[in-house]
Amino acid sequence: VTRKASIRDVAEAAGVSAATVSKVLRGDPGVHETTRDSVNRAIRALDYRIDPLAANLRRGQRSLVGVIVPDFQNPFFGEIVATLESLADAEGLALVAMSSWESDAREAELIRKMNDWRVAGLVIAPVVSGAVTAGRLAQCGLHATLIDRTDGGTGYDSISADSTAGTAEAARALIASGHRRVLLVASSRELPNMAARVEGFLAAVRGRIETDIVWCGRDRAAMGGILAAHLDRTSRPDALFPLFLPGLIVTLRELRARGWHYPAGVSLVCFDDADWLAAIDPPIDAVAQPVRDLGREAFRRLLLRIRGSTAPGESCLLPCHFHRRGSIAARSAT
Amino acid sequence: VTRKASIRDVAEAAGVSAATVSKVLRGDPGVHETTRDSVNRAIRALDYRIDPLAANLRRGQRSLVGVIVPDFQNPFFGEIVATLESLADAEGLALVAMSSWESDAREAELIRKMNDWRVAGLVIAPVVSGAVTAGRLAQCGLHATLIDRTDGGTGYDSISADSTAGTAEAARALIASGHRRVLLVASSRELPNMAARVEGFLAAVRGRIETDIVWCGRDRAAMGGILAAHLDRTSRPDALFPLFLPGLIVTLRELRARGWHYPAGVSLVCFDDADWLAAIDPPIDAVAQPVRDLGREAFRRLLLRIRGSTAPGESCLLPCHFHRRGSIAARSAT
DNA sequence: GTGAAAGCGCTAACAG
DNA sequence: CTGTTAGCGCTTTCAC
Repeated sequence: VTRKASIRDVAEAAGVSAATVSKVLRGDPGVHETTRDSVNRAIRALDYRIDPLAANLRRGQRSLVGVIVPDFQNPFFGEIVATLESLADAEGLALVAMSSWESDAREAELIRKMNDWRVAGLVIAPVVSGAVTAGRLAQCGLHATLIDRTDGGTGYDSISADSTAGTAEAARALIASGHRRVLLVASSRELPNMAARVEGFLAAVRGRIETDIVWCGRDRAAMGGILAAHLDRTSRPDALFPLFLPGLIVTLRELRARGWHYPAGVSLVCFDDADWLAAIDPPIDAVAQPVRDLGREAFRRLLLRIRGSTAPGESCLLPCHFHRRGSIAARSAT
Repeated sequence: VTRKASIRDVAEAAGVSAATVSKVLRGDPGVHETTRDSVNRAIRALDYRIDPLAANLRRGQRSLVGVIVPDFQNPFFGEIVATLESLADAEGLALVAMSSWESDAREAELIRKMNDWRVAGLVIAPVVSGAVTAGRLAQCGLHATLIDRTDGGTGYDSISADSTAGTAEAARALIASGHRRVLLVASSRELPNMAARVEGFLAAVRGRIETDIVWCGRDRAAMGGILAAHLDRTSRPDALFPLFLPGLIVTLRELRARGWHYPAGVSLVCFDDADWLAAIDPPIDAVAQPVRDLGREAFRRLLLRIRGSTAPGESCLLPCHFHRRGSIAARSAT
């Protein structure tokens, strides 16, 4: 295997200087057509490929975009990354994806690391809330857009699903079908999006449904026990509403453990969607987040920042879609 | 926002030369303790962080490793990426993740792109098979290990789950519980791992179960129709065995559409596992791949290559684990 | 239009 | 032990 061709090799082969090759490479108009052709021929002949790292070193700007999500295994974030990747690709940018493992300390470290890599910008789903993440971003002077777990007023653009409206829609469905007691299965109180989901529900319900909330935390291993304990010491609700996908998993486990069946014995609806919710029997109603739109909008705004926009940071809420699949059954008024 | 501190700023602040700072940075022993201290103080004072790109440019070696998977949204690959990321991180390497979107052409492009980025090495799950991917890798002279969809003999290390043994185990369970006709729901004949799963089953069964196979392809939108058409024109099997997760999804849809129930009417077992298989009711038996081990082993071997190993490429099969959950019911002998 | 020279931030080779 | 010099692969300025 021979050494990779460098710009100098191309220059030599084309009988011009490296500077001229560089101009051709970047599409600089000030190059004679004849010269351009012979350079292009040399490039092809040597199978030359530019080194983007070296190029950007001198240029100062970077062709790298970063994304930080709390968890790669969560399909929600998987789809976010997939979306960003194809968008970045279309712009000729490479995407560096890292996961904060739901750890605040690691998030801080990753932001610094992304900065070391001189990424042009960053799309980040904060581990906790936008405020603390924004502080770290500002310290680095990094372009960024916040996504998913955001709470506005950070100076950065932030994109999330309209959780409030989403849960409200589910709430109305539960009210309409005569439910009296529902249990919200939530993760952590600290997460602004989780808080928004809860509040959206409560606001829509306004006391017409007795609403209980169990905060199960973010540790998957512990969630099941917390939910079980809660169900043990309260009376049986007529609907269960997990506000996040792992919460649905533990909820289903508990249903089975207790021999409860949905929708007959208890209604079920979930915030967040996945393909299997529609495939199993009975299928499960879900409030689906506009995942791809979230990714697209986040990237669009990041690009504007990279291109120099200095408009004040805006919060943007994208509408959810409620999929009715029959896991909310009509309850007769007691 | 002030310009980032460079190594020269640190040198100046510490009253030494840039070369000395560089030595301190890299932990070169040939630096006086006093000097080292003052350099470190300056680093801290200026909040200096080294630019890994510039460093590696000169050094020639790279601190980037790449991973290419066919699909980020598949939780299997999500977990692979997550595993690699934490391993790379521990080695001080950054991970660049890209997805080939199940497209052969894009895979070719991505390999070239990874090469442009001068990654130290690449973990790649081929879109089709190891052979064609290996050719492209060789052309770039890239260190790499193949994962998941591999077929050995490529000159590269390749790591996959022992699909043959995995499906064989499921086959024995089906035989033991008296099944006579099973339908294997497979994706694409071209994929070596899929072929191995089918063959493993057939070999274990050796005619004791009448085995039908439907190749549903890799296009999620089309799979359902293909399976439905197949079920329409064949007699009802007493067990269904999807060999990949999206195959299970469409299988479940068909079961519901036809009013078939598992395990009573038909047994069900899946190759590949996910948390929800154990949570739903009834839970579904699954052959789980050792995902994290696959990732770990792939990375370990890649590291050896990067460190200079020139041993001939090896294939490595890691054992699957069969989770019995009761979705295979006993059939009375007819 | 083109090329020589300088330099991006860092490391390597070698003198002192 | 430390600094000087050269240079990684590319871009940029500015003469010509």
